[in-house]
Amino acid sequence: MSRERGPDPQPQEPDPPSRSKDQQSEPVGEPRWLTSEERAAWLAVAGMIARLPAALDAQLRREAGISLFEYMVMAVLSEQPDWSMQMSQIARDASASLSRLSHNARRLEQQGYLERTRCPGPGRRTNATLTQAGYEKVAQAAPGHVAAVRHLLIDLVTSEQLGSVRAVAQAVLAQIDSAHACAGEG
Amino acid sequence: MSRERGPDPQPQEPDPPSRSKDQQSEPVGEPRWLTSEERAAWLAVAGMIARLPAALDAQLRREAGISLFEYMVMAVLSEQPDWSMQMSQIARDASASLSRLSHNARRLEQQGYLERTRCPGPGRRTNATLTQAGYEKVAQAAPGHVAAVRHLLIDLVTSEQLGSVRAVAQAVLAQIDSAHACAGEG
DNA sequence: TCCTCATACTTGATGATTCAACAACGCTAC
DNA sequence: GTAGCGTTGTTGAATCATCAAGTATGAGGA
Repeated sequence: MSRERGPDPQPQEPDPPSRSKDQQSEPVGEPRWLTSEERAAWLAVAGMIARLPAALDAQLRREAGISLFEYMVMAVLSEQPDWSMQMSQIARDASASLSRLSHNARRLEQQGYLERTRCPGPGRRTNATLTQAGYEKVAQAAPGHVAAVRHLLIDLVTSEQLGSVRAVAQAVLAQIDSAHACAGEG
Repeated sequence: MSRERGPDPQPQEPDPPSRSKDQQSEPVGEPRWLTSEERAAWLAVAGMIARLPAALDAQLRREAGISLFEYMVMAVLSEQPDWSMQMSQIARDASASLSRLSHNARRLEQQGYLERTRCPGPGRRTNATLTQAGYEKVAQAAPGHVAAVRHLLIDLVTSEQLGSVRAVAQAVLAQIDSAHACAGEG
């Protein structure tokens, strides 16, 4: 996830694969490589987005026997007053595809943590509902998970830093959403 | 990746799964749930670490036909003076397991982007070396990738914010490393 | 009525990651 | 030398995610 500078000085190949600007179909002249500050920041973020999910996933598997994604799904449901939510809404809340959620829901159903029921309303809606066992599972896993989130992120930084990180993360999410919307238009 | 508050007010089950503090083997009394500020920050970060890698991966697959991880591996190599590096070092730089790297290296080798050679030195070392085709592949993919990194992160934030994010990410990485080290000790 | 489109969800195949086991090598001790 | 041990790297099986295709349902026309 690095390589944000230009092509490196060629080691043994005297002929760098330089591409003529005029042959580009896209309007890239010389790309704007990252400055050393930007590069350092990006390397740190890249490391974080690669390793933080893995660390949280490992903690949950170790201490509760569920994956981070399973936890997220059940946690979202546990916060609803009726422990119940529409599949596509869960997918949005958990930042996942409907397909991934569906496969996971099947496994959670087999484990007795979840039930799916077709909604009587309009459209082809399905609600996922946490069972009592499912609720107990999240409730049991929650303290350890929150402790891990504190230990690996929250308790490491000042509230100012946390505010900055929040603003940045929200900007990133908004940009990803708008990029999706643009792709859908074209 | 939410549920950082305490157990929710019980909906239809009158009996919350409250756990007696004294039966805990670990020294957790009532866990320190997240404040609303912390919770909002964590939700944003959780969304970012879930969706930013996917967005960058999608861009590279679309425009260069390689995965984000393959790009990272080749990018790390391309920055070495001899396009060459020891497997375990690549794994560290790319924040990945040696197993994952090994499988990916085999595929890259089959595609002609990489070569692996046993080192003559001490230990059972293997060096991965970028081929000319591999170098050209990263060089061709780099501008689009950097543009995506700019578009989805760097260009969205002030340099102060970027500095904060860098500090936070580095703290997170250090903490994950130290947690690993502790686990190794016990 | 029937056709098409759009949304919501599921499923099976394909490909990638993980996990545990193993192989290769050097080091140290006896 | 040879028996353990730590490091490094590979491999096969199981697990999981993604992708494309399919099902189910309602809306909007012709």
